[in-house]
Amino acid sequence: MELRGGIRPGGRSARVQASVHAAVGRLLARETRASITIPMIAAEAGVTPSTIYRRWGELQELLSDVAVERFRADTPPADTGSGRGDLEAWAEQYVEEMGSAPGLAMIRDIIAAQSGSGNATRCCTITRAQIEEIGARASARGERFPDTDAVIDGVVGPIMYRILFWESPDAEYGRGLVARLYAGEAG
Amino acid sequence: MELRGGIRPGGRSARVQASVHAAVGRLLARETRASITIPMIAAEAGVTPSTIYRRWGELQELLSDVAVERFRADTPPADTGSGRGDLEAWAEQYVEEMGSAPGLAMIRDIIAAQSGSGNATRCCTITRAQIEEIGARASARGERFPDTDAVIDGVVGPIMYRILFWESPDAEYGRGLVARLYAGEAG
DNA sequence: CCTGCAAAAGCAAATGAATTGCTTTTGTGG
DNA sequence: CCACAAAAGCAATTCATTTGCTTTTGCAGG
Repeated sequence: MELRGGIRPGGRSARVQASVHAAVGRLLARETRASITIPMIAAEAGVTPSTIYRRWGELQELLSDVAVERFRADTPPADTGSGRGDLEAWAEQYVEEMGSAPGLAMIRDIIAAQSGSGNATRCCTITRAQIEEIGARASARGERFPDTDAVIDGVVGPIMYRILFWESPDAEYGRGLVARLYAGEAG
Repeated sequence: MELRGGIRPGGRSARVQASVHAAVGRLLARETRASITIPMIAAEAGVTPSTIYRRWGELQELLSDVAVERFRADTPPADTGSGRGDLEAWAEQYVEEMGSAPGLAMIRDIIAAQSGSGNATRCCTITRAQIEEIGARASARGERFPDTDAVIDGVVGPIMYRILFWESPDAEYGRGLVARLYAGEAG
């Protein structure tokens, strides 16, 4: 999918992409992940399979694209009154969403896409933007707030590793990481 | 693949599994990841495709199994004289191996396997064992050494996150994580 | 507005992977 | 040595994927 940038909004390409993405969404709610096929999506979206094959190449790529969209659709970080509180709340929610069965499936789809169409990077960018939003609010209040990289390394990375390679942690785990991060920063 | 446990060494099952795994290894060296198909592997291994379909179900599962094997095949952690030195050396090597193109492909294959046959968990267990080996040596020398969980959260998680969601970091990054871990432990 | 052009979508045939019922082989336990 | 169960082979069938060609679409220039 290197043509993403070249799609004019409102054109036929955009309409097809939208209806295909929507079709995938509906199917993901209705069918098993493994049972979904490109012809099935094509039928649901009202396009011919070859259109999908030509635009996305393989199922994984399409699923990956749809997954990033869902990743993006998160609500903005809550404002609890302090940077640390915001980060704790955000980490809890992150653990919960990404660690859930649908969240995990989403992440798998994003990572599994062969041509690594930059979808994983896109997720990281979205995550960073959310952290920076919290950080900006904290700065506006005159608080010290850890660097985005430090939050990624101290909170996001460990959470994602547990989810992918061990078992989904609980909200407490997220709070603990934030606590350790603040302990380290302070020293 | 829930039959892994039930394979008797030396039996026919074991032989088939070995020749299929070996065939995948040879093909991975010779062909593009995307061009490899089950019939191709079957031909290379000298078995019929249906055997592979019945035992692994889908290509991804088989590739995932082969990938863990390669993950396991790492050399034991070097002994540099101190726990911290060992951990730094280990982190550097981990970054290098996992962040390389073949390493990344391997990890993708492991994570992508639908039925999450426990292969990702297996990797984590292997990683933990290596960390514990370093820790045991450190303890034997009378040094303080961080908890395995702390190393996972402070070093392994962040590295893996960068590799999967951003871009492969360099060896310096690994050393930095170890330094931060020790700084935090000390305080 | 109309017309031409390029890009994308549809169609349909052909290719080849996945699935499955049935048969044969293999190795272990009696 | 024999019987039995598990796994592998075989082959026919189904269905996903690929591809050449035709049709539609929407934008640009006249």
